[in-house]
Amino acid sequence: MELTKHYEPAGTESKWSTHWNVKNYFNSFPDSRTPYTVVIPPPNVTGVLHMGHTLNETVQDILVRRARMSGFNACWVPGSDHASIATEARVVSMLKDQGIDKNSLSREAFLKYAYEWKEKYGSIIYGQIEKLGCSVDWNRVTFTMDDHYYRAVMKIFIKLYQEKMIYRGARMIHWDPSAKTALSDEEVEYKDVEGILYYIKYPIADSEEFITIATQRPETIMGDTAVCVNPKDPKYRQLLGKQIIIPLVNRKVPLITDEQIDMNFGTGALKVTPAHDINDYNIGLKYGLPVIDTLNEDGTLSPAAEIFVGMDRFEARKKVVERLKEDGLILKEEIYSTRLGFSQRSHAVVEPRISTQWFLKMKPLAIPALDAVVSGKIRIHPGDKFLATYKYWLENVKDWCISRQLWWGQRIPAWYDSKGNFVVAENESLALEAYQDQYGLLAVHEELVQDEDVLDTWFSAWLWPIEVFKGITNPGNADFKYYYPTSILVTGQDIIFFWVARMIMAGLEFKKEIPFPDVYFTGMVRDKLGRKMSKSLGNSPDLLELIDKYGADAVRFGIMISTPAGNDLLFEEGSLEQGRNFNNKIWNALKLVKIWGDRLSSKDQKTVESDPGSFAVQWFDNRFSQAKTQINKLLDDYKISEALKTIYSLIWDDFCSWYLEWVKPGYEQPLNPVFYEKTISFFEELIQWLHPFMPFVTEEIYHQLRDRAEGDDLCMKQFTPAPAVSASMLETGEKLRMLLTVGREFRQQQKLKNSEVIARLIIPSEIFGKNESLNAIILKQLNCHKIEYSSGSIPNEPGIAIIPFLSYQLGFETPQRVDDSKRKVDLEKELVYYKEFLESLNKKLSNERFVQNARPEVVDLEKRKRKDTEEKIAAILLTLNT
RNA sequence: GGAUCGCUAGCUCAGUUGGUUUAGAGCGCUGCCUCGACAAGGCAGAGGUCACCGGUUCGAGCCCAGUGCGAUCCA
Repeated sequence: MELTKHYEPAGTESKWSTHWNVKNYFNSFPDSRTPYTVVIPPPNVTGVLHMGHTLNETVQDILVRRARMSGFNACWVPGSDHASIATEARVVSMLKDQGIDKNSLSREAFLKYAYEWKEKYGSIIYGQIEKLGCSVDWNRVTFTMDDHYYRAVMKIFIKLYQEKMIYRGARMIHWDPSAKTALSDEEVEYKDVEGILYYIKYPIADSEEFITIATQRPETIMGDTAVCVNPKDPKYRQLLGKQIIIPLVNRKVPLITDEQIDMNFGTGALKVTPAHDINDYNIGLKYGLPVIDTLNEDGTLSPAAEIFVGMDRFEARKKVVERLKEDGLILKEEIYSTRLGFSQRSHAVVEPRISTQWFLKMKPLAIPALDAVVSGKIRIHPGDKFLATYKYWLENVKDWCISRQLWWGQRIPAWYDSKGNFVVAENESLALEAYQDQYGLLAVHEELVQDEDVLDTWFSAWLWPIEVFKGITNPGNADFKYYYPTSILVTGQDIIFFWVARMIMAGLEFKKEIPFPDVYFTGMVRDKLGRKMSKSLGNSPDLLELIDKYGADAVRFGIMISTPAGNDLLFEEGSLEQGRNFNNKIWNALKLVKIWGDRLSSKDQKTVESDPGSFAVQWFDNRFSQAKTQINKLLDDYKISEALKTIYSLIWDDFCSWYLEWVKPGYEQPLNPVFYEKTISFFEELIQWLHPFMPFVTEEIYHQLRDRAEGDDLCMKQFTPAPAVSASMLETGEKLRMLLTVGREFRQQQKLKNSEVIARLIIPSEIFGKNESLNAIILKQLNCHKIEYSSGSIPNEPGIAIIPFLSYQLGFETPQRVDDSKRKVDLEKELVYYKEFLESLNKKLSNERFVQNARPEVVDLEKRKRKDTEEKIAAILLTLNT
């Protein structure tokens, strides 16, 4: 079959994807092998996969495929996350675009729309995972609102409630006025913004005087219930005990004092608004101040504000300022830089709000989770970068607000009577029983009503590694026992608190076992200017388009080759091009080898000592073994992109540029079948090593190289151990490569055309000894007519150019000796360099303290360097003098 | 404001316990080359006071202190 000019990924990828699925290769069942378990960080069903996911899934697939090819029973569980707040926001806005108001829908009707959304985007995401070549077990696909998963969340909620770990109460929480829900501390992102600090005059009761107060939030004035100053502040000493009149609403409030007031901020006087600021709330608690909540849940002013009722908080701020100006109460305005909290999902400015919510106590969970990492039971890669962050969070963690005023999610299993009494139970009938036990019979005509709210998404996500194997709903089942704990978690560093820490808590709390021994954090994917990828910037490429353009293997290559572990990755399409070119390079090597296969020598089956292939094969065998050891070490250390670079260079440079050129027979000459067989074996093992990184092209080439029996597929082929390496063979190969480079450089300098022959090459016999195979390689690669071995220096004959090489000299006899003045200039430069170097070595070696203190082998090394350098200088001098 | 990490070639990064010559790779750059696998290619080459300033040491990209710049997390 004729092979195409370039590798064409599209057809190949769908072919092998289908084949692997038909064969059920990636479906795992417990057996006697050691499991290698990975659970995918479930993508949100809000949209499609972005480059961050691509990076993540690629890393996982590399680890999973490698494990599968290394004797493990590899199991990679795919799935998706319902992403309560994010998805609900998207569904609400989609409905709005269709002219449907969420508030006009019943809960059931809304959830129907949400499920449709989930079906649509869930399947897009799964399709992308498939296209990327991820070897996941589709039989185990899990969604965080699957029936069993839902029940697991309920079970855990009830258990924690019964253990008094979960409680309900009114606290000051972060409120998202756009999504109209409470948020956890982690869901608030702080940003520096420029605001205005307004200096407002508050009249003092029964006096003509004012006290000036600086505030960024004049619209909360109507909720002020005190003014507070530092008792030590001399500016306000004469005002102590006075009443202050709140402007606009004319409420009289006390002037109170507290040590914590910063005398240097603003005017040193603080307006206290307990309903709308966490510090003010605490001051309010301390001094028993009333709480006036002037905001509605959507961020508009409530009737309690008395003025501008129903107006949005930011509009109201303007109006309040206008009104105060009219009244002459604004003293000055100052530009002021501050930090504001924004909702991670809706990006609305978060309001501190007093609200009745459900909370989970975190301290008891945090202690073992901290210990697991500090003691090294769980290792974080890359290590020290995230350890401190993890520690700090767990040491300072506050209780987790787990309730959300949303519909999309697991509904809180609490049931209320009309008086506000409640019980927690799995369903309505169990709730009724519990209620009767606790409160007696329910009044006639009264029903228990379930809590309207749902749980934070992360309250389900933290059970992920357990419940994908039904470890909560069906504890002790065979799958769970076999696959848990998982082998490694690969995820983004941005969810270390949201998810990683909480999974560790859940694993230890519910299963008394860590969920994974290793955590690998990938960096964030940014564009090449270092900006985060985002829809609004339009710098986030479409994954499927990239796959169409370059192929999935190239996408995987491109993203992995530029990914330093744990560091952010600056994405550019150029690296995908590199991946595509790499595919093509391998494809062309395949074409070359196939040509040889059609043209084998029939008579001579034996290896011929003098054939260039003889040395080439021996050398590459050793070079490959050496690389295998390096790659294994890198992968074991999770230096994945380094490992890929090593394989890339092994294939491109060592195999294609050196090995194949060395064994390559002359034009239209046949190849010895012994070398052909070796070449095919090398090739198939090379692509086996590449397979975890680039699964499609390697599977295709595996099948192109030989006819394969049914079921002989690369994705299941087991690695064989790397044989020991001969250091001297590697060294000889290295010297050969250097000699060829020197020879080529000489040809270029002499402007020899490719067709022009070097009549004679003289090589000191100390360098290689007499190796006919190696000789044959040199003759072929440098286009030499013959090689002569010399002992000692090269005869100074006309027509012979003498070139220093290592600490020897090479002689090149060319038909016409061309101008070599440039070469002489270069040599002069080299001479200066080596002389200086020799001087520094001499200085070092004549330093008695060095000779006394340094380790003997280091001193010996310096001595050897000196000897080499002296010989080198001699060789250059000799060359210059001829 | 607190903490952590980083600063090495034009760009992105390696650089193992301080000593294998005066620091490596990929991309980019420069020159030459259509030579029967590959121009999505081949061959060769240029390019770095290792952020700065001190210190420890016979010896520092690596260890210590400080300065500057950047990133991240937290309040």
